[in-house]
Amino acid sequence: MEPDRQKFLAYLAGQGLKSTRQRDIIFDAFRSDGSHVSTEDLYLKIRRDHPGIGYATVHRTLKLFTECGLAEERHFGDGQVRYEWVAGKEHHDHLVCVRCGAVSEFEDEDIEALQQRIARRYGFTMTSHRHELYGVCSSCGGED
Amino acid sequence: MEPDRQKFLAYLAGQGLKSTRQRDIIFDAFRSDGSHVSTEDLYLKIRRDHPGIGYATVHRTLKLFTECGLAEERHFGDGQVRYEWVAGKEHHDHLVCVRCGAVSEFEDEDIEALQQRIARRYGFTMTSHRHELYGVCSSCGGED
DNA sequence: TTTAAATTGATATCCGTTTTCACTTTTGGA
DNA sequence: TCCAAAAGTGAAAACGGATATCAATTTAAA
Repeated sequence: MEPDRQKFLAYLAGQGLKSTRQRDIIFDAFRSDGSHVSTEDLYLKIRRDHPGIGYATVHRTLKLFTECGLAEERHFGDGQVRYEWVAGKEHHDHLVCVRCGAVSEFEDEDIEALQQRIARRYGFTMTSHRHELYGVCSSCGGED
Repeated sequence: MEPDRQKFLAYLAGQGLKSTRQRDIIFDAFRSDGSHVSTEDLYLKIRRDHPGIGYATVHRTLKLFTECGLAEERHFGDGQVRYEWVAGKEHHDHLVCVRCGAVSEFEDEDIEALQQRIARRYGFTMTSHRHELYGVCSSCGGED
């Protein structure tokens, strides 16, 4: 079995939670497109093939993915939480196009190191960070 | 007259808006403590001395401060918008203590430069960015 | 002063998130 | 296999912060 699915099942078992048909379906749908989707996005996508699955279940399952570390919540400032499948991906930050909403990912070791230095300077034990660049992407005419 | 107040009055005038007693009061209250306060925070503070001023007016006035550049909105992920008085301050980013909620400010030219380089690499015309470090501050036992 | 236009404050509405609850499904033991 | 306990589900309600509404009030220019 794929390690990601295994991780999820292990988390469920460890918490005394159950494996269900709905969770399997949501797992597959989210893994196949876990690129910064909102609960609504995923719900609508799943509904096409599985009209019986409710919004609340999608919501709760995305929370589960987050709790077990397969997914992370993203807040890009439009008042909607987005979920990103992060299993098997390196840490990264985001570029968000303010016109079309496209999200790209970047990583930069130098910035990470500088962040740590700053946290240390302020006596912080850094647990996480958020770093987003907003602008106009090249296809939206970033050159104009 | 202080230049900040002048800037506000000039903005009002330019937009065909009026100067009112409430706006003056909110201006003073916010300027005297414009450190990452929510609308609720400021409303409650103002209400102590001016019980007649409503939440909606505080909300609208904070929006005005933001529009004219005296304030900026901050989103630290707790689902509440915070406003910060930025007039006369250098650009900076934030460290947020996940235990006590304290917010410190930092600035780092090297990180700014690296950001620009990344945006350029992706063909983005960067318009803004958000950079927050989350962790445990020294008074909350960041050393433990 | 007069008057048109903007403002105010209480309240209603919006909208994404989260909870509730009656019914269903899963799971492990008999 | 069957049963019972516990968790899950989905529809709908509740929630919470942000925003809009609207009648009454205030401002400011003539």
